[in-house]
Amino acid sequence: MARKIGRRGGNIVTIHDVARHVGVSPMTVSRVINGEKNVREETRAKVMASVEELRYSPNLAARSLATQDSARIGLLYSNPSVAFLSEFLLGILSESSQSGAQLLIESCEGPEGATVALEKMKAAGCDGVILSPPLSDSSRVAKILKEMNLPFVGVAMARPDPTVSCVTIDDLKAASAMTRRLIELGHTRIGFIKGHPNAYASQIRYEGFEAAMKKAGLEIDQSFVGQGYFTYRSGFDAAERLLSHKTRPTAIFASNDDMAAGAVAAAHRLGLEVPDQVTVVGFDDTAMASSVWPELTTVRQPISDMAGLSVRLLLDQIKAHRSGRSFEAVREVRDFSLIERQSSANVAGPDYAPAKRASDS
Amino acid sequence: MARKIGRRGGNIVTIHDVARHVGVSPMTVSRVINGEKNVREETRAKVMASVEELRYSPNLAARSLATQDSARIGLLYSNPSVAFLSEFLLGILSESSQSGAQLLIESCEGPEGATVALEKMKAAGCDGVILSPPLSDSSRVAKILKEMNLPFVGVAMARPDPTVSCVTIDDLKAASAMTRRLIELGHTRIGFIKGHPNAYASQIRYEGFEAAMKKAGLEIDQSFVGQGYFTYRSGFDAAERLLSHKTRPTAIFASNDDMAAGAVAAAHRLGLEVPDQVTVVGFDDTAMASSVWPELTTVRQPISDMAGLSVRLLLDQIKAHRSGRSFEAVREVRDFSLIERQSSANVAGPDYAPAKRASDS
DNA sequence: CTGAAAGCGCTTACAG
DNA sequence: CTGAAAGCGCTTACAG
Repeated sequence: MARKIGRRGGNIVTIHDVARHVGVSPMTVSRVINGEKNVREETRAKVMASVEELRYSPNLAARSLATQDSARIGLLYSNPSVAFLSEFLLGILSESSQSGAQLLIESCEGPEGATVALEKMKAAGCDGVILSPPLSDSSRVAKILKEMNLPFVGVAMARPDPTVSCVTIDDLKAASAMTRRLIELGHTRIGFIKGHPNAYASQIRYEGFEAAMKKAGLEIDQSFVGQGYFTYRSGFDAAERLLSHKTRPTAIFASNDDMAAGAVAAAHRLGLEVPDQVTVVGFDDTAMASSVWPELTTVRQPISDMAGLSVRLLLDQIKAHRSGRSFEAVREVRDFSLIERQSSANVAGPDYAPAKRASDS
Repeated sequence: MARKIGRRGGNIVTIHDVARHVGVSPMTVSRVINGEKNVREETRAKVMASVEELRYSPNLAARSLATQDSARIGLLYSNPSVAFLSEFLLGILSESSQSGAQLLIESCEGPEGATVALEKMKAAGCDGVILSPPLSDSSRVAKILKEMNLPFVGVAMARPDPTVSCVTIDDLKAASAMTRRLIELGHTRIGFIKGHPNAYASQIRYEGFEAAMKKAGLEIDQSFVGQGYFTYRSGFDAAERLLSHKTRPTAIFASNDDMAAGAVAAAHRLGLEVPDQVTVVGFDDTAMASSVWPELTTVRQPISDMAGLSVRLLLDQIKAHRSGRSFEAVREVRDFSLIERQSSANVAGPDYAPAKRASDS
């Protein structure tokens, strides 16, 4: 097994070792590794085999030095849910470390704060910016970035904008799907807790709920609709109100998991069993959803993957920007999924609930 | 402002630009940046100024390629609290991306699972391993690693072991300090929810509680001590039992935040106000603590920093290991702090609570 | 205290 | 379809 002793004495398998082992040039190995065409199938197979055998794995530092695609990217956030944010960050960090991008993280309050933060990023030499929701939907922030001539990508944008690259799910469909599921379970008096009014997704999710209710011929009792702010506390308060009506909803759909967790707590406080007496469902599938009890049925949004993909998109965009090429904005729509856990049940009670349709993985 | 047009057209300030700007060699700039001695103070100042002016910032990829200290490190975890884990991961990821280390993440159940996971890591070419709690306290896992001749560092080790490098806090002191604080607030009937029995920290935290109670001349009512498993649900169940006694505790100290959040929910369920009728405090200061309502008073353990530091320690250790140097195990003890939020109050009620001593930052 | 040379592991651009 | 040369930005090891 070919090994090389580096200056520091480490022993690492390099592309040269593989090349020698196979009897080709390092260039060919590089081609195979990067999945380029123009390599004979036979050569490719031999190289692959050798890579396996020698346990070769490319040195990321060398690669990013050679490709010159190391970039500095900024992450601008302002999000009330820590759970959401940490999952988001996880995706960004793991992707940017893989692609050798340097990261600069700034938070901001409101669009004024955004201006300050973005100027700081520009000054620090950022080549592009990732926007977390609800910033990704802010046309003001987008305008600032365009004026600064900085590439950027929005994550979880709810308002389609053909001029801005983004990674998102279809919030409207997702909210509709969850609502339909509740209706399937026999619920007709369904409450809804809206998200923060400054987030466009809040509006879209409510519209999805509305649409599904309408389609099923169900009426929305406005006293069953509460305003929340994406925080646990706001979900608690809103749910407490909704559940205090003489005729109360049999299910509550909260626009995120933090609020759903708060709603469960409010139900418990009022002596109501979840899901036996009230079904509560959330949105996002953050750590919060599986940290509370009962664990929350929710809409899974692959936050971490979406964030990771946004880094790759931004890097492409930066490359194009650097070389003066024009760049077409792309809108990547990821699939959501319904995750059924213990906080939801048939209106007749959990014993009557049909088989689970999806599971936590 | 000196700029260089790379092959790909990007424009980046390099060490050469700074050197030219100051009129020294790149070598000297490198020395200044790395804080080496053997540079005249005057030269150093000029270089620094130029670095500022040109906004130079070193290319991490080039550095880690040149220093050859890129390593592959494995992270082995098994932790029931998602909140804990994600903060832990954040620290690991951000540090390993800064130091250009490649990361391999594996989870495992029990020591048998550990063997499999560690062999996988070894096969994948890992140069060292980070252990999250409670694995960091497992002497079996330590033994396997030693037999494999793989450097490793434990995070949040509760059981001191002079042969193993680790980053930790003093769990005993921390639990005592929180207990003292509860006593200061006038509580005498204090309940305690233990952590998972497989975690050594569970035991130590309980000992800290015991010690402080004893010192204050207070008795521990064993019916006020519940067994938990670090999950929300277990905290909920345990608290429900503790609070159902005829004379109930006026404060509950849970061994982590997830359980404390569950305890708050249980109190609410029983119609008890927090903190008016029961004070509930946690441990760790994870996202959970500030995501629920009331927000939790807790012991802050700088998980993310500790995890980051563990990566640096491991990297040093790997370097030593590679060059055949011997390596002394180090035990880095970080400071904990008491974070007082809304879930705790004077036994006479929140209106009598003294001024806050610490705040969330 | 300072610098010239060589090299880290990979890829680009070019030539065949 | 394949390869030889040069270079990415930095640091090590050596010489002065």
